[in-house]
Amino acid sequence: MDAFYASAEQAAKPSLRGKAVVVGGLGPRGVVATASYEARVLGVHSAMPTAQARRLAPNAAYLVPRFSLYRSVSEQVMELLGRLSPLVEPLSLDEAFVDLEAGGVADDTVSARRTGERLRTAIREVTGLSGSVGLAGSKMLAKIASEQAKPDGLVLIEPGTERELLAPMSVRTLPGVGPATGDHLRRAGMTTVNDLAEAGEAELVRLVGKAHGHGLYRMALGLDDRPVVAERDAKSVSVEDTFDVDLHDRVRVRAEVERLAVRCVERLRSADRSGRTVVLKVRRYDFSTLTRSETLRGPTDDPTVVREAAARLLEAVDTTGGVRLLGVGVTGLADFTQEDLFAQAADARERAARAEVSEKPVAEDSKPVEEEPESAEQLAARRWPAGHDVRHTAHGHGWVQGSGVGRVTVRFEEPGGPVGRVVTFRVDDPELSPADPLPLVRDPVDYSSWPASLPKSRSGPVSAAGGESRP
DNA sequence: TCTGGGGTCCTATAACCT
DNA sequence: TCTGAGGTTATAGGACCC
Repeated sequence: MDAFYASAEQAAKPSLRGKAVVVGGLGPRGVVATASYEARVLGVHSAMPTAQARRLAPNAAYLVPRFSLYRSVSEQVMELLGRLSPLVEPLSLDEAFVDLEAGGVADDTVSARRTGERLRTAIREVTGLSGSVGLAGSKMLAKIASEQAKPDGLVLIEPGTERELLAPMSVRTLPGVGPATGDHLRRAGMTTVNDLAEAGEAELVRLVGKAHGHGLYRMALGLDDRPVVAERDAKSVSVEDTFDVDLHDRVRVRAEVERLAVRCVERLRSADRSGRTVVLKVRRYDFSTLTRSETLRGPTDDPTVVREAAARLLEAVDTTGGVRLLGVGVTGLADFTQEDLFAQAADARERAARAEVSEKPVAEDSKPVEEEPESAEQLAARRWPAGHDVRHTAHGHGWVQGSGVGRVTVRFEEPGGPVGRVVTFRVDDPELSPADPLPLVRDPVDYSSWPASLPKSRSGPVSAAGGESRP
């Protein structure tokens, strides 16, 4: 999908169509998740600090992500993909690989192209948003093709042209080559894919390691036989928070770790999973990050067990100087839950007790958690997040344009409708209430029997509907 | 005003087992 | 009984992706 989050917001909010829209974290440490193409012209892009984006595009609309909306659109798109093939591999909410050969819908470049175009039409009619399609004989090339196809296009890589197409491209084009590997290769004098192919496998292995070097060499030759894999089980669950200002108070840090542990277990449980290894993540004031983990005797989904493990891990971490981010995760996931939670908890407590006698207690300034009294501004921002939907008893459906000084400003408009007008209310106006997002398309075309009459054939290309990439 | 939040995979090292 | 080789698991870190 093209500039997915931003496009969804533009579709949901008619007044934003054609405008610079930035979706991401809005706090002092937020980063941009997606910028609309109008904002990209101004130099705004994904992963950029929101503060920097505001300097580049002061008049853009700044919105927090609304994952429930994006998820529902994503499900519509994935449903369409599932009609093309049983082999659909989602990479994120807005991107997936589809094995058209396994679906029997494309057999040659002509039918692949036709299928891709029909898919793009279907996506537009069902979701109201544009998607781009890359068609090629492998996942790597399909992905590269989809990047080239954006926005709102389709690119097919003709069989036989792969190597000459890749040769002049930057090494950064290849999947798995990020900033670090890119720098590494550049220092070795390699900037293009052709440089990699000429360097040879042995040299690449020497430079970047066995697995990576081998894979890189094959990619450079255009070789990629990784299959499209449907339904992969998650291998870990984690939650993390970056704080607007660094945390210094140890007591507060402990309290945050407990909160995160509980949130992590909630997510774990809602996925019907349990996990055996608890991981604590700490990012310090200087952005250095460390993780500490503890493997339990068996998988658990007990909040107490995870909380206690996380707390133990924290005790071994020096947080003087301040903490920027805390995270708690669980890996080693299992589908079953440990029955004997009592023994698990008892075991944990016993270990904690052992640790206590063997260690000198750390001198602590044990002042109580000072609950920062939330300002009226913070309260308003939490109740009326920028961009979220609201309903007013008289004015109908709208969205929050902004809030401050005890007021909330709402624009009353709906997807597919005309640009609406703006009204300001008191934050505690009883006629105003939060609302769920409306569908982006009111009466979508019925695709329940799509695609009609498929040509049954073998040996066809793979396609990728491309997502967001970073500069 | 630098640098989110969710993940995956790979590597290195140490400990432990056979 | 000691030693060594080799495998597996736990742990920590880092690169990468969207």
